[in-house]
Amino acid sequence: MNIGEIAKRAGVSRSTVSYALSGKRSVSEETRRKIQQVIDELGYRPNASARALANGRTSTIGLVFPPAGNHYTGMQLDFIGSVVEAAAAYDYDVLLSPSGVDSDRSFQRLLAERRVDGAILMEIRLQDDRVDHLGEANFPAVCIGRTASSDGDWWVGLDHTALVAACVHHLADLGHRRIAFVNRPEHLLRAGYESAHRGLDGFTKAAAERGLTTRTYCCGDDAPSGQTCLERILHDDPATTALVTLNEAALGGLYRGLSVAGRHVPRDFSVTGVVAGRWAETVTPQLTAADVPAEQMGRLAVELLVERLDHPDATPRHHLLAPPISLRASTGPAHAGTDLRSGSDD
Amino acid sequence: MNIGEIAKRAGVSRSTVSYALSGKRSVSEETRRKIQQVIDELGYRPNASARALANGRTSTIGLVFPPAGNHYTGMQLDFIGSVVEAAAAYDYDVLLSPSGVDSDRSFQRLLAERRVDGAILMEIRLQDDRVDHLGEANFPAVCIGRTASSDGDWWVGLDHTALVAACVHHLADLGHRRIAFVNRPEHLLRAGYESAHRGLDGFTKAAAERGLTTRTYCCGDDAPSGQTCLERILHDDPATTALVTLNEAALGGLYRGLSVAGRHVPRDFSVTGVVAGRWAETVTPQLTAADVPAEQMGRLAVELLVERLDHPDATPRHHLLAPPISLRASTGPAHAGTDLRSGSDD
DNA sequence: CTCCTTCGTCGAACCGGTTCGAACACGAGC
DNA sequence: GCTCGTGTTCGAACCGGTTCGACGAAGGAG
Repeated sequence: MNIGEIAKRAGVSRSTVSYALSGKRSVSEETRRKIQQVIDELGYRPNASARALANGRTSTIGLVFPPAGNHYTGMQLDFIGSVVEAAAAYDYDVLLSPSGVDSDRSFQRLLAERRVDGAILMEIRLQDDRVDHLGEANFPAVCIGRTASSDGDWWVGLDHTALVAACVHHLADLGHRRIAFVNRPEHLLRAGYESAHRGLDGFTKAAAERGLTTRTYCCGDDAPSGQTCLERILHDDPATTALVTLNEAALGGLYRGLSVAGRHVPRDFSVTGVVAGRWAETVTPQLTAADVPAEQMGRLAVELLVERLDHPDATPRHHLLAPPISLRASTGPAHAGTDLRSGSDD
Repeated sequence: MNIGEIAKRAGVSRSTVSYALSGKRSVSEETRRKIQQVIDELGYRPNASARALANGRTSTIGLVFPPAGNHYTGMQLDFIGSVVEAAAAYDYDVLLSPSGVDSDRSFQRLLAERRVDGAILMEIRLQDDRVDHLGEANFPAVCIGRTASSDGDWWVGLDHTALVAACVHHLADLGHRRIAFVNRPEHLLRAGYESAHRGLDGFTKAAAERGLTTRTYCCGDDAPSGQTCLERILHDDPATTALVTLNEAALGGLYRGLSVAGRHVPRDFSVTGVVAGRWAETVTPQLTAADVPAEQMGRLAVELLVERLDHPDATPRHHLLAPPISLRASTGPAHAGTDLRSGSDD
């Protein structure tokens, strides 16, 4: 059931079948019909490997995602789903590549063995070997997040600095004076994860601007760590009345910690941060947060990559997203503050 | 940078390079060293498409997963991660294939175009076209879950009947007499989703065995649906004191509904079900549940598939898993029951 | 009635690997 | 000295597509 078989049964040559399918040269209506009929009868579909070998395109994009050792967050899941869906719309398949401990191995598989036409990289670091590597090779890639020197890169990212700052201002407007920042795990921060660093920056600067008293914490990507982290926060400064978090997976634990400590949200304590909307809604009270637009990001990343694949010499493009804060139910006025400034207008 | 180039620079023929790499025929130590040296210098890696074309194996497995329109659950995420990791250990890549509305299209891509050597199918239905189709074609596949007639199939599944029954018995032992079952969304039930059906079966039978008063509900895969569902439960029968759920994504909403209704968990109301452990720990109080061993399932599925690929004529194998209930904090004795039977021993 | 296009088709080469059969050199056995 | 087996290497065919150059037939212009 290969192209030769189709050609034989249709009484034409292999090349004619190929042209009939691709439309790259004209084929008479009659032979086209005959060929199509044979194809339908036999249910023929051209072999992907052979096609890839012949024309140098695999019609596959690689999605380089964090190792399973780390826990995945809901945002990542939504993102993967939307990438697959968007890629399918452009007739691309998606190959998953774990960028684990020996990330090199699977990375080499993807690139050097030409399994994919291009790649989307998740969990970017400020200094990222992979990005440098791909840049040198001029390999078509799109980053989710941006490195410290992202000028020549294609990327779609979240403006964590601005988002976290917006959270801080929101809390300050509500009169909170002593707030904590719950970041991603320490090893990710040390490894230079972009979101962790820029988020921390945004927090520090905005808090300084508003003259707030702050503490910052790293926290494991799971509920128990969140609970422990919250205990530390209240232990270190019992007067803390609010927190900002980037750590979606720890959210449930933070809430539990508050509940165990007898702090009612939002009456006694406000919580906000940067979290995918769907997950902000799973906690009670629902989280007031900057909703990570995971689906949009996946779609945009694929669009950029396809554009780059179609136009190899296009100038680098990017999208920096800064979704607004969705007001839900987890923040409220600081009621026992010493220096209560009135909130803006809600 | 193809095999011919390597051969030229090493002063041997292409076939000798191939044999040096594959080890399928002996090559003298001297030429092997020479070839290896050239390869290292140039950083050569054989082209995956060409290799796939020549030897008929893509070293890729397909993961057919539910469409993004449905919300993903945490369990699916863990599962995907473990599949990728396990596949990498066997030197396989993982190609994602959405089985969406026109599942046929991407399905055809995978199989007819020979993009993958085998496939893992998620979200199996009791009557599943895809499985029938693959079975007829004798295509190497492993199902996550089992169809109604799974005799000739390879699968790894959860014994939802037994797990849900165990939940019911656990509640009955605690003295609960009026309990509700929160299932997956109605369209999935109608479509014949295995877990939804077998779970419901297990619930119905165990409840009948224990003489319980029950109601069953379908519930959307998101928190707001969970909240609405819980309102309906208490509206339909305010004397309900416990529920069992399969719906991981609705869990947060169910909890919120209880909190809004002023029912304290576990004092006034017990909650249990079948949920991935990591997600059972994000809610407060932590969920007593049969922990879905998503990682183990992913690993086992890959192992089965690799075995099937290596031994095309092996007899079908499967794994039916029934993890024990992890006692956490969401269930307790029914305190206001009319017919309170004492719990077993805790 | 020629000459020149245009259309439709074919054969051959190519993509980059794998694999089979054969050839050659060499040493052992008779 | 001749035969035979073994170790090493090469050339050619093949996997299943795509694409280029050429060629014959049909049709229009001169």
